Amino acid sequence: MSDLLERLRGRGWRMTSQRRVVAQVLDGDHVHLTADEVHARAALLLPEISRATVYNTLGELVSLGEVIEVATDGRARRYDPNAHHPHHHLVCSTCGTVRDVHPTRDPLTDLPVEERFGFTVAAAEVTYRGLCPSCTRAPAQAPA
Amino acid sequence: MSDLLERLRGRGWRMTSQRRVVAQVLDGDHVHLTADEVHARAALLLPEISRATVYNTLGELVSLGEVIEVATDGRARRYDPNAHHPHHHLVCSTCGTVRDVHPTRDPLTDLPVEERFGFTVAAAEVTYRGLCPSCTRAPAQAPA
DNA sequence: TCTTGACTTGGATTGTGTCCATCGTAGGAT
DNA sequence: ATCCTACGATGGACACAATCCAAGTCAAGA
Ligand SMILES: [Mn+2]
Ligand SMILES: [Mn+2]
Ligand SMILES: [Zn+2]
Ligand SMILES: [Zn+2]
Repeated sequence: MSDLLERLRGRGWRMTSQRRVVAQVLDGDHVHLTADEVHARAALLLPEISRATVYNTLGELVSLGEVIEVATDGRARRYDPNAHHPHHHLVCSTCGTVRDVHPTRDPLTDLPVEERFGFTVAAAEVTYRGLCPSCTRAPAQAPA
Repeated sequence: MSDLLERLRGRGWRMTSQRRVVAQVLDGDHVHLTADEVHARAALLLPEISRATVYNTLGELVSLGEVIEVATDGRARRYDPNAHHPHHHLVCSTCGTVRDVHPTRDPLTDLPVEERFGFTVAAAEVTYRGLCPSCTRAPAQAPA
């Protein structure tokens, strides 16, 4: 994923230590961190990085399409660097853990025109809800 | 929907004017109000009702399964009394308008066992995103 | 009518995210 | 190598949704 840094440079990004560190934290797919989690991990590498910069950088990555914002009811938004492989999410109702899943069918094809009400429909996201293995056994546990 | 009041009485609810008014505001399906919108409309009927009571009552209705909470990223949660007819949502990315939609297929059937990772999957919600007719014409408009 | 615990209230508090004035610096120009 | 400057970083104030709490109120059974 270090080609992310290349792509960003190509887009005219000024390469700062803060941005490098945020990109590094998001490295490795299948991660779904909140902004504060990103900030905490980034601060291990660059202690004085500010919350505002993490928010700024995440927002920029989102509008560049490099990161996906995942809204999980009530809780803080999660940021998903796995933006180049379309997928959906399976969320544990108890602890909030998020997993990537790949249904066999695109729900967009199942929304008939007469159910679109004149909207220009751009995308469909599916959120599967349930209990993760450990919360199935022992309800009300700490997040993974 | 006034049988809602019956059902609640049956569940041992103390019937207060505040709860009656909140139920009345949620009457009529196909409504997706925020807690503050519910509060505003309730206050027309019962001027001194407090925000805290609206939140309490909505929360109780949600855990009784009489109302569905719809999370719309960034903005305030919306409360949906159409809880007895399964459906999904079409959200305008610009103004936040929400419409009920009924896809022809349940996405749960399209998540194979090997994509469930040991979760006990209970439900699937689809959020279709796009632009409503008026935002398609004139971007950045006031909510409906 | 009396009693009591469930309910309501407003204000304080928390959690998440945005805004902004100021300072610092990456990277092109020389 | 040094200089310039526009872009980026900073932290503290701010905004907003939602929750918490201690004190007062009242629905409904006895
Ligand atoms: Mn993901
Ligand atoms: Mn609905
Ligand atoms: Zn769990
Ligand atoms: Zn719209």
